[in-house]
Amino acid sequence: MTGYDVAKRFASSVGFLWHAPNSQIYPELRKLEREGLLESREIPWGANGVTKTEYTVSADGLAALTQWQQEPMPHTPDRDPARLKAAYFEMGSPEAAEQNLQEHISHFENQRSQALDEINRIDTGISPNLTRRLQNLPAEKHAATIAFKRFAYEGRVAQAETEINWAEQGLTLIRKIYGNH
Amino acid sequence: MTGYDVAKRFASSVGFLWHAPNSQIYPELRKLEREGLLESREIPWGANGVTKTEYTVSADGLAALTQWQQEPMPHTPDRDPARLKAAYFEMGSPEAAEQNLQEHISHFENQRSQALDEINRIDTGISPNLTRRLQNLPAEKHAATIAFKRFAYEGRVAQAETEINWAEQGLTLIRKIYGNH
DNA sequence: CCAGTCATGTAAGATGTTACATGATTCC
DNA sequence: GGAATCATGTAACATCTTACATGACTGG
Repeated sequence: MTGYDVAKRFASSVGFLWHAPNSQIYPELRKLEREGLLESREIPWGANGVTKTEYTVSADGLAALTQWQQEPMPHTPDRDPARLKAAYFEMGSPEAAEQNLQEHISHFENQRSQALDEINRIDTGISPNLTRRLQNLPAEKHAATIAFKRFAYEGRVAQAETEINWAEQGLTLIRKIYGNH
Repeated sequence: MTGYDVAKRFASSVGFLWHAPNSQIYPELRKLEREGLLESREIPWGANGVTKTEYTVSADGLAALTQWQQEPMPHTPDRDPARLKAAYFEMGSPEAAEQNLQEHISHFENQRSQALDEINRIDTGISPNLTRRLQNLPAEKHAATIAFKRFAYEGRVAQAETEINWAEQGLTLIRKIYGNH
């Protein structure tokens, strides 16, 4: 893949699980190559001798990925802006609190439907990311690969629904506290 | 509060919603003072003329907090390491995937019980953070303040339970895919 | 007098964000 | 010929992590 291809993936599919802007992607690709996890080659692009850089995962890179799967997950320290803000809702107006929760809901409704769309693409076999991945894998690994990918996005759906639910309880709470202003 | 007091809070109560190490707290307090959001004064500590720095929120600081509540929440870009890893479980061994999920479960069981403990401290009125906060507020704001704080931690409980549930479904899935190895 | 708590940081480096920037190719 | 897409970055800054550091005070 070229940096541009990577960027495109981050703008969809994988992008729902992990985000990265261009300004990180290109330097990171060069860094991973320096570390021997990627290999690059220049391939022609167009007819004027212009080239683009195509990266491939090296054997070391693949080993690093397997290694990553064997390692326990480093749980990052807690940063929960939504809960932090909610804990101090009394500092602002009832309207502000209400609007915050409304936005929380629509944000996670989006998240939810994105995840559901992705699940749909997985089920119908039209996820470009997944079909490409399956081509590089033996047939007996296909079922697991599909199942895990689906499982990940199911997690996103569940999270989104929890968030929506929480925010709705919050709206009820606000009305109970301040009445129907 | 002194920097040390702030650090202690981040190590408990608020710390469940937002984390900050010492190396961030002290510089940040100085920065907020430069910006006029905090005021500081030196108060004696012990009998040898040693002082410590006590910070107070200024009028501007309070205004900024209110302002923060009026602003919409900036939703940070997606970074979901747990789902990302799960989406590529087939790269590692079944055992690794299983262990990852087990750890996920125990991590969030901890989170859950911390949040429940905090809810309990709120309900029984023994949360030092909350009682101190209530002293600076008129009585008619107490109910809302308590309710919102509780609401925040309820959100944490709901999140934790969603995570536990998701991971348990994952364990079932792994057994279905690989059998009971 | 010694352990535990209170108090306050620095330094180096990694990571991430925001804004700015440019040019080639392809397809209609 | 022009719009959409492909391609690739730089610069400045903010944020965050990890590791290292030090010393005073308090209570038993």
